[in-house]
Amino acid sequence: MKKNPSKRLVKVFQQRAESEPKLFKRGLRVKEAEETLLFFRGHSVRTTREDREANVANELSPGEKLALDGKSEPRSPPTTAMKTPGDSGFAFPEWAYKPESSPGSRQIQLWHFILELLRKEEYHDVIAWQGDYGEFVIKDPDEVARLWGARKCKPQMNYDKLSRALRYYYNKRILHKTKGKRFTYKFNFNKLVLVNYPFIDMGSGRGVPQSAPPVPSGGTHFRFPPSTPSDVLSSSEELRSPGVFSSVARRMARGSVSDCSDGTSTNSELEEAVGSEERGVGPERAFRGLLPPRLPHESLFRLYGPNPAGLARPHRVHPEPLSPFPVSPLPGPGGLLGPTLSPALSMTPTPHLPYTPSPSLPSPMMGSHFSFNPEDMKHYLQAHTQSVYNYHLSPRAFLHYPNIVIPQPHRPTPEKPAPHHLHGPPLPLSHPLGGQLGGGGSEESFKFKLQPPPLGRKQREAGSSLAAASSSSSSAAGQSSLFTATPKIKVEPISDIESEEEVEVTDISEEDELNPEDDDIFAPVSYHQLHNHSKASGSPPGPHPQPPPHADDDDPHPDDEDEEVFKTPATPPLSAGHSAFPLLSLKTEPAPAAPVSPGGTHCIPLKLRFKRRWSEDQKMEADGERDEAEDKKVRAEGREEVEERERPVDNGGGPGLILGLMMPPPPTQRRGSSELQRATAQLSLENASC
DNA sequence: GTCGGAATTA
DNA sequence: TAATTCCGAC
Repeated sequence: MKKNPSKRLVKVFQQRAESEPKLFKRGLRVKEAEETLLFFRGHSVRTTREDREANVANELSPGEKLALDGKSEPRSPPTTAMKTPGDSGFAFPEWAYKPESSPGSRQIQLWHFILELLRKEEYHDVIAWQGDYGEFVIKDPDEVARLWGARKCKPQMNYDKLSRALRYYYNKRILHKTKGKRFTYKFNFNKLVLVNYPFIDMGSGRGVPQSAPPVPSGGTHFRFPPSTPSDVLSSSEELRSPGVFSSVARRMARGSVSDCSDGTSTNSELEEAVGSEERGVGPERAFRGLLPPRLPHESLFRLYGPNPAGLARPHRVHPEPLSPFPVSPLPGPGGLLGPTLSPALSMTPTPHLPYTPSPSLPSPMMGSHFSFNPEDMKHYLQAHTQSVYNYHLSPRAFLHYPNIVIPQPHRPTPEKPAPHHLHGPPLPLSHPLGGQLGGGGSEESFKFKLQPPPLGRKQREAGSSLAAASSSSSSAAGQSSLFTATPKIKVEPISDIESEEEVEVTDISEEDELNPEDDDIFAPVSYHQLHNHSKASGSPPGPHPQPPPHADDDDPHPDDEDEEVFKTPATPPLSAGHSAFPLLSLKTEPAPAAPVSPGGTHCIPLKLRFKRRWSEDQKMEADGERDEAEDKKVRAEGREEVEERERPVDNGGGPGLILGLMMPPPPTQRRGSSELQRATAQLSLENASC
């Protein structure tokens, strides 16, 4: 990934100079180039607020000038060099920009741009966070459009056009419209986060509160303990820090608006350059500032998130870190992971490995950090769920790991050095494209797309008929609930797993259909990661690889999620100690704890019990979200179903987990296996009762 | 104001 | 692929 960044830089500049001498001459460019070089040389660029402000000013003016100037389309194509994802050295991997987009382009994406604006105080009058997590209001549509146009060198840009672009995000589930509110949209954090920074550790990043959007509701309830020391840092500190953050800030500032000449490319270049050096810092920081605090995801992330320091975290000073986006979409130099973050790296298993949850080492988050009480969590989740409807993010990934990965039922141990592991495995790179390409082998990283062989559909269908029915009825609503129930289900003896899985899979497929995108992102990742890890590094992944904490949990995607939940075979640990996974535990506990499920069916098979439970939950949850969710789903499903079906099985959560479980546990995993056994035993007992 | 289709662009 | 541009419909 990062190979001779300096060389790269030089090259880039050369190319640019050649291709666009005019542009290159622009002051901004020069300045940027200089800074970039400085970075490479190891000099920290100005990182203070002043710098930032100055940068912002520079950015805007030049960019706007150019854009507005007239040169209608000075746009210089982004340097080719920059584009290559694999190219190392870039601080901003493509995936950072576009989660699902084509591999090639490096241009800033609108949603990314919006986040940038959102995080800058300068633009609060123009666009700002509002309401629920991820919800923002465009206070000055024309201005936003103008800025966007400047950034993209599209002087003709207007809100009508910009909004069209925004609407395209609906289908992608990156955004959705807040009905009834003018110019108000909402980010689908789950997706963004997961997709872009699956493996980034949430905890490590220092929260960059800065302009973090206010947390609307629920935020007050509880706060996540700082995952890492970095969290503790105050915004100001961060800004000052010479390290990565500064660069990030800079980039961001600039990024908002750039001159048309190469705005995009330039930024990217700089970013990349910087990124190589900045690895130490997590992109998340940047992101945090951008996003509204308080996403459940975060909590999740944090749980799994690798703690760079691996140490107990200091208390979080600000709430903001809670921003929904644990990781910033903005390209950040790989933060904690360091090399890992690099685009190329992301793909590689190695980086992930660190995250791989090791049974022996409980994640920090899980332990002491995550001790808030279930009630709060529940609240939080619910709120989130409601606020965000219809994100098709699949919780599966998330679900999986919790179960599998975290074998530690009781985990309050604060210091668990190996927290990182949790994330890693699952998320290698979520590049959808890559996934498709790769099947497997060494490149594991890219392979998100790998699709596990479809489990017997027939079986599934037969078995899942019930589930399907329930899910269908309230697919949207059930998502969150899913988590709850699932874990327990998984507790079942391994032997059963297969059969069940298959059945479950069926359900999943359905769900998947609903959220194809999610699948791509999530499923493949988890799946691949698991495999890769196991294969490649032989790391202990297997079972535990917890996928990056996707926000999904919250998300509700009922369909996908639910299914997955059920699928997740590895839940056993959860049953043992929910503490490990708060979310899961919340929902899960009830069921397992009381063998007598709500239905009152004692002897009902676990599956049924779970399903019932699930259905119930779904209904309950559905009330809030249903309306919107349904709307979208209907559409989405219609479109996507076909595609989904084509895909035999979702790699996503279910299968991935399953596979992971099935895979022979590496030596390291032994603990995990033992835990599983334990869990299994418990389940058995429960079942026995019936 | 919002939505989304269609054609087009890079 | 991710917009950008138009535009008709609601």
